[in-house]
Amino acid sequence: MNAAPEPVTEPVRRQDLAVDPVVAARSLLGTVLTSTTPEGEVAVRLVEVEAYRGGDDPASHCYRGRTSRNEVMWGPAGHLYVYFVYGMHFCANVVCLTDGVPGAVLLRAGEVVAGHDLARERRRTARRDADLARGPARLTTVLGLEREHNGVDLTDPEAPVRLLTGDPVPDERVRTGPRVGVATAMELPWRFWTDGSPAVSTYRRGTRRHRIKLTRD
DNA sequence: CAATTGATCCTCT
DNA sequence: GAGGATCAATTGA
Repeated sequence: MNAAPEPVTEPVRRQDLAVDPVVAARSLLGTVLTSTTPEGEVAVRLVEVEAYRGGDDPASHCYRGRTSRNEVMWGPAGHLYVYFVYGMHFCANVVCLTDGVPGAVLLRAGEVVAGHDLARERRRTARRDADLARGPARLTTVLGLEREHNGVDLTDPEAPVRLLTGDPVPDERVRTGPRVGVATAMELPWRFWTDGSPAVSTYRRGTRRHRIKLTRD
C-alpha cells in the first residue's frame, strides 16, 4: 500500500471559528473532520459548506429563537451541532460566533482521506469514492455521527470528533452560490465549495412541496 | 440526463 | 398536524 503521507495538521483553534459564519464557512474549506468510534476512524476533507446565521437568517434553525434542538448553536464556537432531518438522516454543523450569539456552518460534503474501508461499509450504495460523503447526510453517515455527537467540542484533542487544519484552499479555487434546499434568502451566496472537487453535491433549489393544497379530492 | 416520489420521525406551531 | 438545511429508486425523455 503506497498510502499518501498523512497531512501535517493541527486542531483548528476555537478563536478562528468565533467569527461570522460566512467567514468561518470560507475558512473551513480544506479542513479535515475526523471521527473515532468503536468501529474505527474515518476522516473527511471538507469541500462544501454553508453558513447559517441566527437571528436575521430565515433559513437558520435559530431564526425563531432558542429551543432545545438548536441549543448548541447558541453556545461557544467550535462545537458540533447535529440534528435529525426527514425522519432518517443526520446533518452536522460547526458552531460559530460567541456564547449567546447563534450561528453555524452546515457541512455539506467532503472527500474521505482516511478510514476508506470503514467508510465503504457505512455507505454500501456509493458508486464512486467521490459519492461517499457527497451530501450532508452522507457525510454524517460516513463518519458515524448521530445524536450523541451533538455538542461535542471539536477543538478538544480527546474528543471523539475533531477538526484539523488540513490544507488551506486558495481563493482561486473557492466558489460561492445560493444554499441548497433553502427556499428563502435565495439571494445570499452563503454556500462555499472547492472548485473541481468531484464530491461537491449537486445544487437543488429549495422547494415548498406542500405549497399547493388541493381543494378537495 | 431531469424530474418525481416514498421513506420516516422529530420539532415547533 | 404540518413540514423539513435529504437520499435513493424510479419514471420518462
